[in-house]
Amino acid sequence: MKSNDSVKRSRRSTGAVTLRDVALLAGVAPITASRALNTPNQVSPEVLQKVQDAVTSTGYVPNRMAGGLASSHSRLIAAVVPTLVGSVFLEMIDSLTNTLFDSGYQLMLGQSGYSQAHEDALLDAIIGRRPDGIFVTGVMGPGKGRTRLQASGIAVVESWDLTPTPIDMLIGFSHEAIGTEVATYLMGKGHQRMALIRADDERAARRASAFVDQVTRNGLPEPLVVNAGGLRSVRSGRNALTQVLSQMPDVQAIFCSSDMLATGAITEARARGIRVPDQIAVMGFGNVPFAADLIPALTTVHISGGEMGVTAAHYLIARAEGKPVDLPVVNVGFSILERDSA
Amino acid sequence: MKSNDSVKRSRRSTGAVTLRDVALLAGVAPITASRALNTPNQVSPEVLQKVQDAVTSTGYVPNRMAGGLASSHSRLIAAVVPTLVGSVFLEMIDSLTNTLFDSGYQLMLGQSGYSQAHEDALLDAIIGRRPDGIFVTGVMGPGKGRTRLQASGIAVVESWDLTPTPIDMLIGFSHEAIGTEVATYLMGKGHQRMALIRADDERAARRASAFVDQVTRNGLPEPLVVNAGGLRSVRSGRNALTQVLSQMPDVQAIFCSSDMLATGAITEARARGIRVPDQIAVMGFGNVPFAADLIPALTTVHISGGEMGVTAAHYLIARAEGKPVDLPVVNVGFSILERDSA
DNA sequence: ATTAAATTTGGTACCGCTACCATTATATTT
DNA sequence: AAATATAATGGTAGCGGTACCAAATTTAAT
Repeated sequence: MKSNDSVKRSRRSTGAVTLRDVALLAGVAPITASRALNTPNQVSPEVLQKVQDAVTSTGYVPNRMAGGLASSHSRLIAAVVPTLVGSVFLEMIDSLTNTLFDSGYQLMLGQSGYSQAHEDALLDAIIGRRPDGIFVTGVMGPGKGRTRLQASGIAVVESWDLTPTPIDMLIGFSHEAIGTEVATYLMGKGHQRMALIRADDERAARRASAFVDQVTRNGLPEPLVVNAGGLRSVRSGRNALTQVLSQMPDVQAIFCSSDMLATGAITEARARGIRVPDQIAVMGFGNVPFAADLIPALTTVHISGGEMGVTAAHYLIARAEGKPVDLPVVNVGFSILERDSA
Repeated sequence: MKSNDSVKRSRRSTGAVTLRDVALLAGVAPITASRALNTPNQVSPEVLQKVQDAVTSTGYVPNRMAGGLASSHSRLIAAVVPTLVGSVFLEMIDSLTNTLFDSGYQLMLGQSGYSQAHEDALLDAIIGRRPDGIFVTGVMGPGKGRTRLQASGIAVVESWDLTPTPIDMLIGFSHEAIGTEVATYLMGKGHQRMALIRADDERAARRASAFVDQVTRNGLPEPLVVNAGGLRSVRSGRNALTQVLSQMPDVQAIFCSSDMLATGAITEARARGIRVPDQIAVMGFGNVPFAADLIPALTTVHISGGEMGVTAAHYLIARAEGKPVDLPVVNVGFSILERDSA
């Protein structure tokens, strides 16, 4: 039962300040207060002022869950990354978050890289929040997740790869092209006996096989491929070099599937008194911030994570606001950064 | 206008499958379907089965915005980090995300470290989403943000530091204690002329001044403090060593405010033919994954980011579910990992 | 068998906001 | 001055769920 006069909240209310309180204080209808906040140019200057005053004096913070429910526009964008730790995706996520924030969108983060079941559950959890868009690291293989996503009708940006069949939008680069170009680059340096150190990851595998193809196509001996396991750590790079050396003692050049692995390989080489690049050339992938400052400075493949993040954010926002996206599939390319290690 | 018969949706509906559709198909009332999904043991086995069948056959995904609005329980937890890139917080965020996910909570991420205005705006954006809890990296200084947070009544965990006046819950460690202990450790190794390389960050400054205090208290010459700027990069570590060397050529030991800076200092030393630790001992902070695999292996301070993340998640979930948190302030401590560099 | 307690189901009224339509006040046109 | 367009405001009815209460059904207790 409502007891007192002005405050006649139902039992269920949280007691927080609502738009209604603001409207009451400003002496206008709730819907007018809503306009003052969302579309201020539809409202007279006096009303705008009164509402703004009421907002500051009450400390009102709009409930976006309610707003989102009413407008089916949550201003939430979800991002799915395999994992955050030791990740090459950070720069991309960083610029994604910030670009979204500047337009009033918030990022919801999920890590998928544990199991398929985990990923499916994550996708359901995300879809349940009705984000205005979903950013996926990588392209989604066929499966429940992909179907689910398509059925949801939510705008999707896949990234960090190319595919002829994107769910919706796509911003990435070609792993095959990287493998091929790196092979060409190393062959151009006169290397013949080559090896690959790669993490246990599907995209790294594609870079590797394109590399192998290109090398063998040129009549050189087939490169050795060493799988360094799931971790992209310095430690596994060190171990992997040991393995390479035991199987191909006269190796001349090694292409690693990440800068961390390359750093490990270089470190292990140093521990063994092997000179890089004189005795073995080492290349990385990703161009982590410290790559240029190592000794020797790491020759690597640069990917523009920042650009992907920003572009993805723009696309997702455009979709959320009903604007057309003219170029929904973008190849941002890559570049080989020649430094000292290869 | 909708033309066909059974579907009589209002113009505003998104067309997505709703609980009502599921209930209709299962032949029960919406509220019963809701129970079947949320509190299955309050419902008969037959009804449960029918509802589950209806869910799978329709591909229903509950709208958590609606649920959250109705129950004022969003199952969303926000996390605020200064920045993601090159960050020492990753492990913490990683375990936070996963622990939350396992209990059905989703993480909303915000980066604060750009300006005060940005942080305030971020906090409002977060509060507007009515998360069930907020995780803050660091402790919040007095100001609009802190007031806002307190007024919101949302559960808060501050972290990565200690303070006598937490907003709510706190899981961290003492930066002063670290400075003191590291100083003691290095003095124990016989070093007398010491320097600090620190990033431009308030917590690093506190570690540094505790270090300086401890050293001078023991009658040793006052350590040189070099501010390496805002970036915790290898490059700035290299530059900073150069600066240290010019101002204190006979320096014996250096404590860096991050492992990246320490890596830079070691790299620069190597470039100059200075042996670590024989000529200069170098210590880092953070124990990044590759610290143990560098040459020399990096002596550093280990912080249990994973533990902080997991604990924070448990606390926040407990609060969200109305359970008491018995020890809302936890000092997780730290440990000095003696390896080869100091 | 009768009553009390527990279990299962349903109805209603919101959560806090905005889309949509209607109305009123003001400005513009002929 | 009358007719018309424009701007500013308000009312109503949801968005898709769940809290709360009530009713019906089943089970346990006397």
